[in-house]
Amino acid sequence: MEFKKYNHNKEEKKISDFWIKKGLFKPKKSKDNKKFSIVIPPPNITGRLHMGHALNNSLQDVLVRFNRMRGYETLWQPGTDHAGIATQAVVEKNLTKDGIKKNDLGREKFIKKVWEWKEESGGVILDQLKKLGCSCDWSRTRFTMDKDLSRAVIKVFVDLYNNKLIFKDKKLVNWDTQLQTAISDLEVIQKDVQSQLYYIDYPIENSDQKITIATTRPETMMGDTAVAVNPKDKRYLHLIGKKVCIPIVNRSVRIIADSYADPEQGSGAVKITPAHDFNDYEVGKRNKLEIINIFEKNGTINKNGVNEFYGLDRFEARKLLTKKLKEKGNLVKIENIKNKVPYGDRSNSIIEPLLTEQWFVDAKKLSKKPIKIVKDGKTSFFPSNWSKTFFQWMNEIEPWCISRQIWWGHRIPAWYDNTGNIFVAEDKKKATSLAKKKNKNKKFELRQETDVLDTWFSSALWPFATLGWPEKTKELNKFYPTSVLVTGFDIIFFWVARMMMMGNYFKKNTPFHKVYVHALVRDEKGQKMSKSKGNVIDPLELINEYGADSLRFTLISMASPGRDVKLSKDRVIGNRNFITKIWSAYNFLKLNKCNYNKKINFNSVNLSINQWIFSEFIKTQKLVTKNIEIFRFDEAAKHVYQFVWHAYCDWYLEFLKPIFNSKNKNEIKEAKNFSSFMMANILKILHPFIPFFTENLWASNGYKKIFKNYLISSRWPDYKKVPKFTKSQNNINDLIELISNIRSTKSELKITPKLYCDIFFDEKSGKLKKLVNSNINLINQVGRINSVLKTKRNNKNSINILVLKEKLSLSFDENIDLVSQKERILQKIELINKQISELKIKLKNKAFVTNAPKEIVQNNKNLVKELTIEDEKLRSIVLGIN
RNA sequence: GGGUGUGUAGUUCAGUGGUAGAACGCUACGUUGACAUCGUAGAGGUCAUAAGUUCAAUUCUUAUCACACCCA
Repeated sequence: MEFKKYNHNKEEKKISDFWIKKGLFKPKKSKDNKKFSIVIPPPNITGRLHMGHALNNSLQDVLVRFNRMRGYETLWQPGTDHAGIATQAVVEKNLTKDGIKKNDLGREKFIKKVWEWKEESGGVILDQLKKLGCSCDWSRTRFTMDKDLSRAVIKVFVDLYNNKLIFKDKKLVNWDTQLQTAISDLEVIQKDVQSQLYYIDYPIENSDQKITIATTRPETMMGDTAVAVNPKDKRYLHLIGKKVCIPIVNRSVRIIADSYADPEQGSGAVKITPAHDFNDYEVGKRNKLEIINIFEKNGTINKNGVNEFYGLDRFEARKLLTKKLKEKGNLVKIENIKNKVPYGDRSNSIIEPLLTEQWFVDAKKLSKKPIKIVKDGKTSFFPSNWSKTFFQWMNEIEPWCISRQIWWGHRIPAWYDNTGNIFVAEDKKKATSLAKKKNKNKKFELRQETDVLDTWFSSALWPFATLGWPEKTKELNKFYPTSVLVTGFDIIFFWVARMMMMGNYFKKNTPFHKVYVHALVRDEKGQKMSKSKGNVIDPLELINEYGADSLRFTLISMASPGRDVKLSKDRVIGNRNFITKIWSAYNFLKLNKCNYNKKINFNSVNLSINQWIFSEFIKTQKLVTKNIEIFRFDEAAKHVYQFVWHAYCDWYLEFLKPIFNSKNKNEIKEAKNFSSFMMANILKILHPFIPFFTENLWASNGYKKIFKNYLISSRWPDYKKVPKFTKSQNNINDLIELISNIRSTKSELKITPKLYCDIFFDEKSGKLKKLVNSNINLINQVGRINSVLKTKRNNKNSINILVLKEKLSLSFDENIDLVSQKERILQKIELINKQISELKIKLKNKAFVTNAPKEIVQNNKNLVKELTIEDEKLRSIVLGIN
């Protein structure tokens, strides 16, 4: 009889719709008031599911389904963030296709367009997460630009401003000349590049001497306001205080002494451009230097530069300036060097330090509490090493630049009057009343700040804003702080740290008790997946081809702590095979009409194989539970896999066959009921890993009737050990060893496995004899034993083997190669003797006997005894072979 | 330059102060109405290198080498 193949595409869709329709992802009140909550790391609204998401969300779903089944009131809060810069760029690009420019449209109309885009094609990723099986409460989906979340953002801004934790300042910031906005330090990527180091002579005034400076950015000479040398650098001591003339620019600046100048670097003398370099800015502050900004916001030279360079792009200006310097003879040499250049992570253009007015969060102050929280273990990282990374960054945190010169995002709730006074308030009305106070009877007009907030500013509020804050909602009360945050290490700074700052400030409590940090998903060679390398594996393709369950199981079982996931298609195929294996086991049960229709009373379970498989299951259940609890998803997956394939399928189902073939109606009845009961438990324990497949089988098997629940809402197995089962557990394990031994002997002798043999026990093999006699029906079929001989058959076709340290004689109906068997046994004897002599040497060592734990010494002694017996028996077997 | 992590079977990875494990791959052979997306058996390891601590080190310590990542 052939069975239908499992069609994951069809079934997964069906099950997914069903769960949602029935509302099974929603939190369900627990009897003992236990709660479990996770907020999803909100994917970017423009995003598409990639392998990182797949891993991240598979792990969260394991935790969520596991805890839901354990009876916790479980919330997995989903949503997306508005991704200011990325979304604006997408919509802008679309408009360009239609020949529309953002600026022609104006701010309001443009934002309308963004919303239209969002409604039409934003948030595709949420549907993709559903395909992956994520059991978020989708009815609670939130978006960082939603009204209520926006209200939270505004409230937070106003509160922080009023408490002087947000301030406006004119500072050097990282300026993206392409996007024309400031970005935060974290959004700048330092890249290794090949650069040129230009050595340029600056003539010293009223002298024919000159000083050579070295720079990678000659065009910034136009903004130089000093030349610095190290006060300890003897070469230049006599020049300190003198003036030099910047070539081409023809401005006179001082030579100053500042330890920033590194005698080892370049010529030891550096030009100082406070407006365009973070280090120079500090030098400028120390030495009270003038700050000359020479760039427009798009990176072209402004009017402060040399006339003929006005309007030139910074890189054009560099070329022209170099040419001019060469002509005038000021260029000494150009050296090829490697250095780091800052790039914007969104635009991939070179970042320009630029002096502008921006809004900042005083991160230093906000970081104090989170640092303490982690130190005190109120929030702990898994693996724990990540707390080091966290501390390193938090301890040296700089003010966080939160204003962005773009349109899409939360507009900063600050208003300016005609004289530049700032009023920060929830809305214009409140700002107006503030302004009235300030301006007394004077007339004024208010205009709102045009900048918007960094997207991460709103994401930082995610754990409480999504639960309804600032309203005192039931959900907030119930699910904050959340139980665990599951995230990648790449956003510990961007997101985790900032959530902790905001959560601890506004909710006076940590946003999550635990942070589980998973690794990156790489390709099979360990390379980062990237479009440019062309090694990206699309999770959706894998889902289509092998099913979401296969992909999930693969990712989960590879999520070892502190190690990257190297994904290959073969692994997914392997796990698809695992699912097929369960599918065929299920078909076997169906074929034999195994139905779980009567609750199990463990006291009346008599079949040793049932007692055995149940005991093995309890071991597995414990291991899986424990490992999920400590985030060892890989170990948990491994244990289920082992149990299902190698205990339930390989042995248990095989042992069932002789029972089904027997005439014992009671045994058959028990076996049918119990095998199905075990299958139900397998489905339960596998559910967090492969939810679709298991829920589907659960339905087909009609388990809902007897468990009175869908699988997703059923109870996680928590069976207690049945002491009287232990004997059977040991017996069957021995039986398995016996059968394995017979099989491998046959294989060694090149005897076809199909062949049955007779067995005979040595008079000393009492344990073995008892074992076989009490399980004769099992061993006959599974071990392919014909009969147990009363008397030993002394022919050329008999062979002695050692099983469970007892002698057993196998007798075949065909000629066997005893000589090669003799060889093998002799090899084994040699190995055993080597072991014995090693152990004996050890035991003669007084230091070992006195220092090692008694148990170890005793174990070694026992081992010597056992090995000696084995050795003797093997020798007697060899003697028997002629 | 500072920091973190990783080196264990052909590959991907678990693991352990006291006899080295899994999955996949590989080799040989295919028996019984679950399963060839399978079964049975098997081969395969100086646990990166060196020194130290210890009765005992793959495991702990230190150094070195290699690789990866983060920060400046």
